[in-house]
Amino acid sequence: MTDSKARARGADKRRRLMTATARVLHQQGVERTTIADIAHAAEVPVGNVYYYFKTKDELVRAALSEHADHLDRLTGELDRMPDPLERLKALVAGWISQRDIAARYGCPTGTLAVELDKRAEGDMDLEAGKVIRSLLDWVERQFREVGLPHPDDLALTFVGAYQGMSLLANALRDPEIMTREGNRLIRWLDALPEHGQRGGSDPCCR
Amino acid sequence: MTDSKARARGADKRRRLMTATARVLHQQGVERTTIADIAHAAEVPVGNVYYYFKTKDELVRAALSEHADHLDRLTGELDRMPDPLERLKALVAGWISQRDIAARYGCPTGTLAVELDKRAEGDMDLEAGKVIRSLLDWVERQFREVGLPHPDDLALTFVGAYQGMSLLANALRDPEIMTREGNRLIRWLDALPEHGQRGGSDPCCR
Amino acid sequence: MTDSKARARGADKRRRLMTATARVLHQQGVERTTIADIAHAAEVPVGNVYYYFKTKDELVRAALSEHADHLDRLTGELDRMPDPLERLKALVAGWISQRDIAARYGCPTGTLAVELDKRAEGDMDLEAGKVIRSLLDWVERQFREVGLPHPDDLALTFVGAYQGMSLLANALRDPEIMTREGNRLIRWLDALPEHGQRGGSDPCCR
Amino acid sequence: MTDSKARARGADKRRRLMTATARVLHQQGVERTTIADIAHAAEVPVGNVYYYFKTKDELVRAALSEHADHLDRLTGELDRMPDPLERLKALVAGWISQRDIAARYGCPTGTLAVELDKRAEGDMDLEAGKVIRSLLDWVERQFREVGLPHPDDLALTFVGAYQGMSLLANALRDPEIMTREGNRLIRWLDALPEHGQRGGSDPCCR
DNA sequence: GATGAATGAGAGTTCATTCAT
DNA sequence: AATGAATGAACTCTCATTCAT
Repeated sequence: MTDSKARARGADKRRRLMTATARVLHQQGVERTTIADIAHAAEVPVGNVYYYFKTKDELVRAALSEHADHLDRLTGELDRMPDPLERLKALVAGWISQRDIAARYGCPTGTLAVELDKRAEGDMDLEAGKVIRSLLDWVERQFREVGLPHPDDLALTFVGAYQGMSLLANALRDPEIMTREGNRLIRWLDALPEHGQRGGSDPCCR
Repeated sequence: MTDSKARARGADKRRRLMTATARVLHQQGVERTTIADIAHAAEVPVGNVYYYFKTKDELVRAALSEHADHLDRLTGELDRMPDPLERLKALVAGWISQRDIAARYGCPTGTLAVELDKRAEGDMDLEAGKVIRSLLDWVERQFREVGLPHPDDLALTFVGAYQGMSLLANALRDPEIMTREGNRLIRWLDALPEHGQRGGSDPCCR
Repeated sequence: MTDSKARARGADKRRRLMTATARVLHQQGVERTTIADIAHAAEVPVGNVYYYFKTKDELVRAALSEHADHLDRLTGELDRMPDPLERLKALVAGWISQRDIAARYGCPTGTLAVELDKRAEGDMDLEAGKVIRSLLDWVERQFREVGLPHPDDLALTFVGAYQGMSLLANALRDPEIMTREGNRLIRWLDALPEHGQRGGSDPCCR
Repeated sequence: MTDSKARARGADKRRRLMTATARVLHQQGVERTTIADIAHAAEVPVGNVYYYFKTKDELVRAALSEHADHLDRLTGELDRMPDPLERLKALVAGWISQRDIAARYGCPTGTLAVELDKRAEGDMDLEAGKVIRSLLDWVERQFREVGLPHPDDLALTFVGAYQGMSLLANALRDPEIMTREGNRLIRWLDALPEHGQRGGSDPCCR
């Protein structure tokens, strides 16, 4: 009992550190965030952070896996909807609803990927790519499920649009960009040829 | 004479520092780049850098204006083409031709914007936005020139697609993403309703 | 019963910690060894170490007393040999047989003495001296027993040679130094004037 | 002029740092010495130390080369004496005259070798061995010059005796050990068979 | 104008020791 | 007695910026 309580407390702290790290890294960026910042955000003494994560790199990795988990949960929920295109539209709706955060800090995974790309050490740049890849794969599956041709290209366009609009919203500090581009994406999904009936599907319309 | 020579040498150094800064910041990122890195890349003694730029922030600003200049030169050249849509297609062709650099380091302006957004000091985040804004404006002008409706939305979609594909290519380290998405953009431009004849222009088809 | 068992278990742990400490300190040195290293080597939970030893210093002291015990046991066994000079020769033979360890880590007591000398706190530097002093005394007793003049000087030369050859073997990572110098010591013992018959015994010939 | 002055000042500081490092490391040991200690001893601001030595390891290496230089200077001077055995006796006399320092801190090179042996990183342990090796070689050359057989063994015994007596003097905090053993070495040198006349040279007498 | 050197404020990390159970 | 977790002081190293010539 005592033991399991302690373990629970430990796991709790670890989790607190992970979410705090994900949040703070998103807001301040990897390089501008100090271990002290993270410790403070998680309400943990600085020295104690290293009990749970041996290096700053491990914390970054933890934030990344936090984003991956979040994505898994999100797509898991969306998967409960019957229509794949509806799932994608719900995803876009979610992006729009997060427009203020996007305008202020950008896409958590996207900006992390940009920053990690500049870090020489380790292979962490590829780690961020994996999370994005996993979103790409899920989106592709939706397009494939409705029988559209070139689902991989469609996914690329779709996720690319999301990263692009997040970056622009962030760079211009304008949440409305998320709304405008988000709504366009929804209309685009609506206008897609129905369930593979028209194999033609002019590429321009993807 | 000696004076003007000195001034010329000075201007030369300044220019060398600017281009070196732009290049190195693109490759290593703002935070990972030290003044010494820049000095070394520009072949200028470290202590001397501060004669031309009083702070690191000013160097970043210089890199930004370097990118702005580059964009101006580029659009200036494109403007010599008669057809606005051809100009846009040429722009996309340029992006594709830079695919390897994009896959390795991302879009210079875009990644800089992401990094600057995380910097607390000054208002430099907005500076990067200005460069992007200026691209956006030029693109919008092209769409307007051919009489397309909602040229601002079209520009947003167009530039967003560019930033998105650059980010994805970079995160996944895959230059082919630039090719695939670039070609799609070209087909999309080709399929756009001719010169405002069809005011309808279903947004889904953008 | 349970109580005595617990005490036995406790004593066992204490002993394990002592031998582990002696071994690890010999191999890694005092400063490079963490409490965690010792705990791990002794297979004792880190937090538990402090139940048996209140500070790291006490652990070092324990290692020292471990070496003292080892020396006592060794000389105790040697004392069962009838001839003091034979005892000394057996001691040297032991040193030679340990040549690989000496070449890798030096003499446990000697290197410990060197390290402790640099520690500001406490009077532990003198503690290591005591162990060496006790070896010196035992050796002196052997020389005295055979009636040689200046047994203290002889002991100094003898033990000094041991420390010197251990340090050289270690510094040069060459176990053969132990063999060469060890054999020389044995020949030297053999050539010593018999049992005080010749009081002259030129010190140069020691 | 200005330039050469600056260079001189720089070289001066570098040298000051080297000698300070050698001294402080000898007194406090490698692990107990902080960069701040060295900076303080050399009267240099902490941050500035790193302008001259990129890491602590490099400082240790510098101390080592300082010892090597000192040895070179010493043997260089001794070489001006005509008789090799006299040179060795003068060397011993020097050791005796340093007895207080030896009793307090041990042989600079020997204790450094012991400490470096425990450091896992780099190959610095071997570096200390090189300095000792160089002393060994010089001593061997003296024995060879007088035509004694097995000059290498003699050198080993001689240098081993020095290291041994330094360690004992240090461990027991007794400078008289240097005197007693030093004088013995001198008598031993005096008693050595003259200039290879007696090839026999009983090994016990080495 | 030019430049090597100087400076000090942090940053990440380690670890002996203590705490709570 | 036992133990995972907690704590903070100290250490090495980096770097933007300034200084002296």
